[in-house]
Amino acid sequence: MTYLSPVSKKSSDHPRSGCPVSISLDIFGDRWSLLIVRDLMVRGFRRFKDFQQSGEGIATNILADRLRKLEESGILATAPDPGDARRRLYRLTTKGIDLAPALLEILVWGATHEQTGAPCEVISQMAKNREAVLAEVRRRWQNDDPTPILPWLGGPPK
Amino acid sequence: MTYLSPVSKKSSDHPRSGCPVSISLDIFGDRWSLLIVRDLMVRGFRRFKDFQQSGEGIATNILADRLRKLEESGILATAPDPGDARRRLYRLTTKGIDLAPALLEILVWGATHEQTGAPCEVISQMAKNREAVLAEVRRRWQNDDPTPILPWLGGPPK
DNA sequence: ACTTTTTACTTGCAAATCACAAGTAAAATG
DNA sequence: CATTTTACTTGTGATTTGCAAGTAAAAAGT
Repeated sequence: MTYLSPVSKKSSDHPRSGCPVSISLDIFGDRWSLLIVRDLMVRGFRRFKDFQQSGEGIATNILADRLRKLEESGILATAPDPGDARRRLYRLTTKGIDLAPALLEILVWGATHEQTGAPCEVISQMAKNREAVLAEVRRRWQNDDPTPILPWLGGPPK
Repeated sequence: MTYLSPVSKKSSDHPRSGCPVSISLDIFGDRWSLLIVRDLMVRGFRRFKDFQQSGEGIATNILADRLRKLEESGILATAPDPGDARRRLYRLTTKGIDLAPALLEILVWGATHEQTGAPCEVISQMAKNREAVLAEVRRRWQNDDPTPILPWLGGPPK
């Protein structure tokens, strides 16, 4: 009788090229991961329930799985809520906030080429002021400012 | 006996928010689509077999499926090879080449935060010269120039 | 104190998607 | 005209997903 070790078929087993794009997609190349990052980044979401009710219709088992994988890959970190021990708070790490440029370009592409719910005016302002938008996203992250960024359009208010 | 129409569960059926990021991820939010776009964009791949042998290990049924979906969503277009009727040639559309900024940011993120096979020097040059790199990618696309872009580093040669 | 509610999950299951191997049709090559 | 090449398709089992339901711990209500 032979024993065959249970050949685990985790996604990390697949042979991949060393290309950074390939490695990145191994981490967040799915339908949900970047939506969670987006919600953390620009909507100020911090709790499990926020993501669950984000309007994207993610199932709770998938959400829990993605939060765990994003934490494992160092994109976000969790901590218990000091004010309510039932809750866990999710925050982007530096590695996570560094996804802002990629997310912004994906946003601009989608708004440019697909019918989306985003007002064209807002998008073209964001596309024109990429650096300012990214600076504001980073500022909010550093200050732990959960205010959604959407009212902030196309340049710092004077 | 009641007949229930077979409720098709295509991914397009899922309820989604109108966010451009969400709609974009519905189109290319998987492990393979952006790798195909990358190969068309910077490696000059044109044929089925090129993608198959790209080193990422994509199965032929998945490759065929992704090429079809990318064509359906207008990111690439196919035509028979004028010189060999067995072949079909795949090319990016304008919509496809417009993914270049997103792809570049994903590349920079991956190279910055993960152990990849990309030399750091090359990546930092690309990150510093984003606009020049993107201009060169677009130039090659317009000229139908399939030369891989990798030897071209960090700025136009003088 | 105790019942109810909230929160962040886990579990079970059917359906969809995936990876892998093999097969096929059409066209080119020898 | 037999062989090879190309771009796929098909079959099969494994993995992942979507959906509904359940659960444990903590908070809130009475």
